[in-house]
Amino acid sequence: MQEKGRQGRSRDETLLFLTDDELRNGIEAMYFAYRGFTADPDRILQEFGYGRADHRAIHFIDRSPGMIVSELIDILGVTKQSLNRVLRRLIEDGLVEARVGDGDRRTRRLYLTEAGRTLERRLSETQRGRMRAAYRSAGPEAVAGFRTVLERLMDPQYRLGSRFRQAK
Amino acid sequence: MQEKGRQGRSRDETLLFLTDDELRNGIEAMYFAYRGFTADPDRILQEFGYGRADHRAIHFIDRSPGMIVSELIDILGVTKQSLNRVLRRLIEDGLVEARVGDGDRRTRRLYLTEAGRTLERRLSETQRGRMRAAYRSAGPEAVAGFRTVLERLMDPQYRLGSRFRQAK
DNA sequence: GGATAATGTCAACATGGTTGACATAATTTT
DNA sequence: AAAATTATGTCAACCATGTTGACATTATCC
Repeated sequence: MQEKGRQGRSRDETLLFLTDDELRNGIEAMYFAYRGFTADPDRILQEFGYGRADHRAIHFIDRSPGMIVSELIDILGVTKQSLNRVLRRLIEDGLVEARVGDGDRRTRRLYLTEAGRTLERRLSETQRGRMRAAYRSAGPEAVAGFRTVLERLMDPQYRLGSRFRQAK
Repeated sequence: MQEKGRQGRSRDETLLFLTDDELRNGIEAMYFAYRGFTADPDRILQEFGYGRADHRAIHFIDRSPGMIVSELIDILGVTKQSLNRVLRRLIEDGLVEARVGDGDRRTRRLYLTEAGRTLERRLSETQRGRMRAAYRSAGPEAVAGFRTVLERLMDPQYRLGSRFRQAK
């Protein structure tokens, strides 16, 4: 619990890339990078009176069309009330369509409408643009490392491998 | 502006790590990793009735003790009213101290108190713990790539190199 | 037919952003 | 010395997005 400066580290932790300073730099880098990463879509969303929550819903519905509401709740990690507020508006505005499930008719399958896809494309293009520029300038090996560390930072159930395998 | 599926890419963009799909995976990975990355501190902060905004202020004041208010506003990218609400409470609660600037007496230099440092340590330890685990399991080369891509994702003025050089 | 599950809804509240207007004190400019 | 500018603080109103709790409807499961 209490630290005594740089002392008291196990020998592994004396490796350069695991010093407290390096770790703090990584933490800050995550913060600034995430901010940069969301800045462009945020500007576009504002034009339409939408926010980041709308973007996330749009993103994941685009990613897995036909996803049911409870799956989206799980992925986003928010309450149904919170998601509902977002979803209701997107449906009213004609960006998202909710169809009654074919098998289980209590469920609602979510799809982007043509208008929804248009907004998605606009948001995604901008964000991919920044990501592409970063990837290209960093090079493929850096990108591989980037992806590896990100996967290990997230909670395991959200890793790319886990997320689609257990989907019914 | 309008895309025609996978066609129409320049030859560079046909590199595997720059496909739209790879870019979208990267975007999602950033989202999930950032969430994982903030989850642990968020839990601790809740115990004390603080939030992420308080954490950020604490983090940067710890990082650069003696920083003046306007510098912190610039780094955080929020309005003075927004920061003020946070700072006022941290000062009232005795986690942060604001001393009148020595040269320019209009400015306030910010420092963590002992109590502030204690909370900072607790938050930082948890977050560094997750970062350390990710770094260790990914290995030094992955970490280097991770940092490279993050630097290129952020707006240039926040890059580690730029941020401290121009500080008067 | 009764329990359970998936969804929707209302209300109240918290956090952390915003804008706009104004106040004070200190510094800089003219 | 007076005027303008700068750094900070504060009040108020508003917005987006999260929470909890309670309740309703419909469909499925046992």
